[in-house]
Amino acid sequence: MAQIIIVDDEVEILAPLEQMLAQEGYHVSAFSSSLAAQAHLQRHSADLAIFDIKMPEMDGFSLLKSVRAKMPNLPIIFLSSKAEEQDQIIGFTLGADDYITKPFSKHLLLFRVAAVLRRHTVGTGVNLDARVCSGALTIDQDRHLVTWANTAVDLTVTECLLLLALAQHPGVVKTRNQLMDAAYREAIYVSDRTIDSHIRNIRQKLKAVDPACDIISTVHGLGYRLQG
Amino acid sequence: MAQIIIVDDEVEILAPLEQMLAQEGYHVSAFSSSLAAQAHLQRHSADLAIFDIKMPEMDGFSLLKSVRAKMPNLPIIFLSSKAEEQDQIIGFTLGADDYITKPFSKHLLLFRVAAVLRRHTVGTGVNLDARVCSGALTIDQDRHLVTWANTAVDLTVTECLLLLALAQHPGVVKTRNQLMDAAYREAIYVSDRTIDSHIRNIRQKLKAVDPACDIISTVHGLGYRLQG
DNA sequence: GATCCTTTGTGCAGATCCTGTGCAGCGGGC
DNA sequence: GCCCGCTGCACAGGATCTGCACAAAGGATC
Repeated sequence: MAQIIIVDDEVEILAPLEQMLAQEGYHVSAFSSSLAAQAHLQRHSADLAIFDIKMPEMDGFSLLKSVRAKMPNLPIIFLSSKAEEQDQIIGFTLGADDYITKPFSKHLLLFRVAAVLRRHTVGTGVNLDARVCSGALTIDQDRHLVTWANTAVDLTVTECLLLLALAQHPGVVKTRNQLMDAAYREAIYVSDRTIDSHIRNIRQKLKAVDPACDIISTVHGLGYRLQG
Repeated sequence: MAQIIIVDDEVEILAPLEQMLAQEGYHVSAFSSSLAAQAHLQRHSADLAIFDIKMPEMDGFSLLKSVRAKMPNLPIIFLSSKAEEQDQIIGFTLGADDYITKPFSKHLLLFRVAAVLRRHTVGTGVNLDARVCSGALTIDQDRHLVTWANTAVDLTVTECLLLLALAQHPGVVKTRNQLMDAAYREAIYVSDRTIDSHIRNIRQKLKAVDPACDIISTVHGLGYRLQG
């Protein structure tokens, strides 16, 4: 199910909103601080964002701008307590997908959320089933697209298959033989050193987009494991 | 099937309207805000628009004017809660195709939608079933017409089929075998090099109309992908 | 802690595989 | 015959894979 991030400094709004969406089966991450939300979005992906406009440290517009840099296609719905036309115009100019004025009915909100999500999944044809996620890591097999904290990582086919084998069972140690089986559909044997080389390249490429990234750990005498 | 965009700030109208049209098999994008709809139409095409007249930020007339600049031939039906003759006159003066007064029956609406679409598709001979769009790219299979940013691109039949296969799932990587299956209805096998040659020609022709166009990307070891 | 053996990391270079491109043969339609 | 599009060969250039040789790290034992 779709991952939704909501940000509103008023807990009286945030809490019921979260519950409402969770009840519908969405996977919700709720934040009462835009800075916390911003930090979260640095490391995790989302399918839809709902931002309040008026917030203490950083308003919804600024949040949108900062998020857009990394996730240009993330659909965003703004919330506003005032029905000020000016705000809506700014919002849509910035690329918002919808705009809801508080107070709003449960019905209205759910309808708009569903509408925005539908437009985006139909429009982009994202197949959620072909996607493997583990923390900040996302592997979309259909698209041959790997992202770390929403930044694309350019992996080769072999690297992608190896990482996928690790990501399918985060935390589980995979021997080099198991990794070979996963990466080479036929029963081809390559040297253990070769697997090491590929792992090195994957680590290097992940480090290139985020120097702090260190999700593949070596288990001495056994193999490799993805931190889960 | 036809793509219809509907805009009405009242969800009690919008939601059932959307459902009703979707049930008939239309591809519907529903917006409760005219600004959101306007933003959407900047990036997506449509075959028919249904606008409410009275809306908070921007009324249906203004929306029509702004849309007309980009899509002069988009048929538009207005909705109005009042049966004011003056509105209808304004509407038709602006180039509306029909005008429906709320409340309306499901039957009436569907009939008028079908009628407007018929007028427009008969007039232009467009078969909506045979059309695929992806961003600035449009492929009309029936008429063997491919356009990039509204500029016609002269592709051969094979090229057109290949591009179509890619455009049906933008962003998804297609192997050369998959592309062969798509371009050659019978199980004909051609060389991988042949697919490359066609891809080269498609790229070249697209570049000819827009040097910046670079939507077909190569995925080493797998195949090709349309940017999505 | 010192030592030794095993395992892993890494620079690098050759082998291998894949793709882009110029070009030519072929065949159908006019 | 001529033109156009389809097909694929040959070759070049690039990307990727593989594993050696050696360095570094880990683990066991004394």
